[in-house]
Formats: sequence, structure tokens, C-alpha cells
Amino acid sequence: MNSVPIPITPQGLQIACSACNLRELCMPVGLSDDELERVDSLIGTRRKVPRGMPLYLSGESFTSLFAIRTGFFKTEVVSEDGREQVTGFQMAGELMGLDGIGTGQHNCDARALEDSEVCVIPFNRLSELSREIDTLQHHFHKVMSREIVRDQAVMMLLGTMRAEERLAAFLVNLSQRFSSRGYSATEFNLRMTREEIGSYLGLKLETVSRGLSRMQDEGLLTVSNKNIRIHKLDELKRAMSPRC
Amino acid sequence: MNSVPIPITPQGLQIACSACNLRELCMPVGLSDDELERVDSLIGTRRKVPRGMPLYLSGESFTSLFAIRTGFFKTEVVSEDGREQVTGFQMAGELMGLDGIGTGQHNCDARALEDSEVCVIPFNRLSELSREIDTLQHHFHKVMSREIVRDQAVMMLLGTMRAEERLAAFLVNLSQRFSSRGYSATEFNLRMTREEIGSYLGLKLETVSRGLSRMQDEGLLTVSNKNIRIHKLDELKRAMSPRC
DNA sequence: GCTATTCATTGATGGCGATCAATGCGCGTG
DNA sequence: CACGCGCATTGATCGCCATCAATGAATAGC
Repeated sequence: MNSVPIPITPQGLQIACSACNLRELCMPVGLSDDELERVDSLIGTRRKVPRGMPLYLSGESFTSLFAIRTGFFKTEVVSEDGREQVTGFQMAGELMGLDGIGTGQHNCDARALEDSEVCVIPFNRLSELSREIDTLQHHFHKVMSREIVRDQAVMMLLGTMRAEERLAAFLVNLSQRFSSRGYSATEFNLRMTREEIGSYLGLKLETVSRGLSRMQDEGLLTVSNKNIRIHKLDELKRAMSPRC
Repeated sequence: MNSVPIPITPQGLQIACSACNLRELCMPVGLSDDELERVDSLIGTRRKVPRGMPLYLSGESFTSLFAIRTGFFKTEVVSEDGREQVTGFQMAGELMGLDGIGTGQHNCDARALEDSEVCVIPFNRLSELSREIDTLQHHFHKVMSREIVRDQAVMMLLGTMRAEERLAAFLVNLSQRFSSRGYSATEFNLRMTREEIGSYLGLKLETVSRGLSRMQDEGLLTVSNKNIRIHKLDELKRAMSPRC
């Protein structure tokens, strides 16, 4: 469970960024052919991460960012006194590792929740290239900024919402992200356990379970283990607000 | 209370970054004289923000970052359904506005908690210059990354800590930041109300008040309105952890 | 296919912090 | 100085969610 995954880079299977179907998610738009080629060259290797394995661990030295090609991750911070907090769930097209730039060390654990593959982006290469291509520079800054905004939204959730509101917000967020990747907005499989959801939402796993059951009773959705079918997405969205 | 503060830039009082006593806080180290001069030229203007006035509001278009020269700010996000969440308190040497890069619009309100002055850093100038000076580029990336790490620490606080632990963490954090600016680590004045502290910590103002009173009863500190005198900083640090 | 283990559900109970409420204090204003 | 208002403190009560506990279902490993 704690061993380091083996980097695998099957050369024959390399897919250039310019040809990647996640292009709109992790690359800037409006690059010239020349620039595209240079951004392609950024991706040193790919790396497969089997389910349960860490992509990186807190304290490891930071050298690269990671763009998820396939799969699903969680990031988790552990405090000095042993408390664990899931800080996010990441899916295809999203970037991981930004927290390591500041100190040169990763500041959280990133673990695959299903067999996954990431593109390894050496950070000093990205820095160089973003000095030459302003579109890339700006894109990178936007990505970091959006991460900050996302974190602020989580603070709002943890600071002001009640249990079922948090749960509704969580499901709606997942729904939107699946939807924007071409998957169903109303039916999907949770990759994480109730406990991981609870950690992310500042709740205990029993509360998560009860919340889902309650929503099912109310006809908002159907839960069958990790499978979620949302019947009333609009009502679920309303359930994010108090007193409905 | 809601009018826009008047930008004031008394030319005679300009202080170059290279001569600013906050240099170590907001500037990279190891710049050449030439580079220093160019970074100096980044700061377009200064702006005074009287207590209670906004530096920027959510939705306003983003053009500049702001480095605090003097004073104290809070940042606050307001959700669609009207919930308010204080996302941070900022003091001299800290940078504000990073959340606006992603969308081109500010995503939170920044309000002065005391009469303050900020350095206005036009973002496109910063982008240009950081393409030319790698030290500056790297410094900027570090600052953004540290903001993400800070936000993760707040998530941990909101997600896992009980009321008094949160309060202790808050006070210890303030203490450290005052200390690193040359002020006392053990006596300082809170610039924010109990309600603002509560919003930041995910608590009600009564809970904040009770927590402070309790800590006073235990001899950890003395509270007199906004004045805090910490008597046992080490015990306060221990109070951040459960079951002491 | 069977067993072990993790994961999820549901119930009963309790405690922490929210809520409601009243009083007191400090500060800016007239 | 008196007044009003925002801010803070403290008490009493309530409710949401944590905790403790037991059962059941699903998954992995042999």
C-alpha cells in the first residue's frame, strides 16, 4: 500500500498534447503550430499509477507537475498531530502538484482512487517555456488562480453549510465535472469511500451515509453503493441552500 | 461604507521597492541592480484605503495585484445564496488579488480593517517582467503556491478541529505573523471583530467569545476587548491539538 | 466459491456549538 | 456629558451531528 509505483512510459503509446482529447482542459488555446510543438515537448514521460498507490507523498521533493490523462485521484494533507483532511478529488484534465512550488516539497499526498495515468510536466521546463510563450504563461497563472478560487469555495462550504447542503454541493460539483468531460451529469460512480467524502466535507462517514439515504427517501436520487443516479438535479441544486 | 476609496499617490512619498522595509517579504532575493530597478518600476501607484473601505469588490475587473505596505485587511467571499465567509486576514508584506487572475474578475471582497496603504502592481507589467527575470517569475510562482498551501491549512482547520483548537490555531498564527514582522509575539491588538473571527473559523461570535474567556480562565492569555496578551504560548500551541 | 476484510447502513444516545436572550462595555457623535 | 449604536460577554436551551454499536453488503484474495 505504501510502495512507490513504477514509472512506465511505453513509447509506442505516447500521445502528443496537440492530439490529446483533453487538450481544451489543460492546454491554452490559440497557440501557433510552432508553439504547439514546443508545448508537446514539455511532457517528459507518462506515468501509470495503480489504484491505491501514491503519485507523490508529502515531504517528497517537488520537481514536476502532473496532468491527469485518465483516472481519479484524491489529495490529502496530514497535520502534525495526525489529523487527515482530504483537500480535493481530481479527474482527467486537472493539474496536480501546485502546492509543491512554494517550498520545493510536496505538501500533501496524492493517491489514485482508480488505475490512472498522468502526464509528467517537469516544472523547470514549464517555467522556461512560459517565459517564451506568453499564452502558456497566462494559462498557467490562470490555472493556479482557479485553484485558489476553488479552495475558497471549499472554505465557504466547510465554514457555513450544514451536512446535507455540503453533500448536495459535492454531488452537484461532481455532476458538472463529469458532464463537462462528456459523461452523464445524472449518473456516475463515486470513486471514493463515504469516509473520504466525509473527510473532504468535514463530516463523519455515518453522516454522509445518512445524508445520501435521506436524499434517496426524498426522491432526489438513487444510491446503490458507489453508483449515483440523480433524478432531480435542479432540486439537488436548491438543496445546497438553507431551508428548502 | 460602500463608496470607493480615492486613489492617492503623493509622489513625494514614494518609496522604491528596493528601499522598502518589506522587501524581504514581497520581493525575490538575489536580484542584480539592474533587475532591482526594473522591479521598482513595476509599482505604478500606491493607494490608501481608509478603515472599512474596500480595496476591491467581487465582480470588479481584475487588472492589478496589491501588496500591503501598511495596515490590515480581510478577504471575504459571498455565495449566491448570501452566505459570507471570511477567507483570510492579510497584513503588511502580503499580496492580495491572486484570485482574480483566473477569471479576470475579482472573486472576493477585500476590505481594510484599519487605515491602510497598498502598492498597486499592474498584472500585465508583472507578467512581462517575470518573463524577463526568472528570479521574479519563480518568486511569483512561489507566492501563489504558498497561498494554495495556506488555504489547505484552513481546510484542515475547518474540517477537523473543534472550536477551541481553531481559536488557538488562529491566535498562534497571528502571533507568528506579528513576530516575523518585528512586533511582539505575545501581545497584539486584534483588528477584526469576534464575528469576523468566527466567520473565518466557521464559528459563531458567541463561541469565539466563550473560547477566549475560557482560555483566559485557564491562564493561557488575557483578553481585554481587542487586546490579547498571551502568557503561555507553548500551551496555546498545545491547545491546537485534541485532548490536552 | 469461500473467507476475510473493507465498506456501508441504520439505530440509540450524547455533547458541542448554535441559537435565543439579556446585560454590559466602549466608542464615536451630537 | 449624554446618548446611541455596534461590539462583547454570559446564561439557558436546543438541535445537529458525532459517537458508539450492531448488522449487512460488497469486494479482494486464496
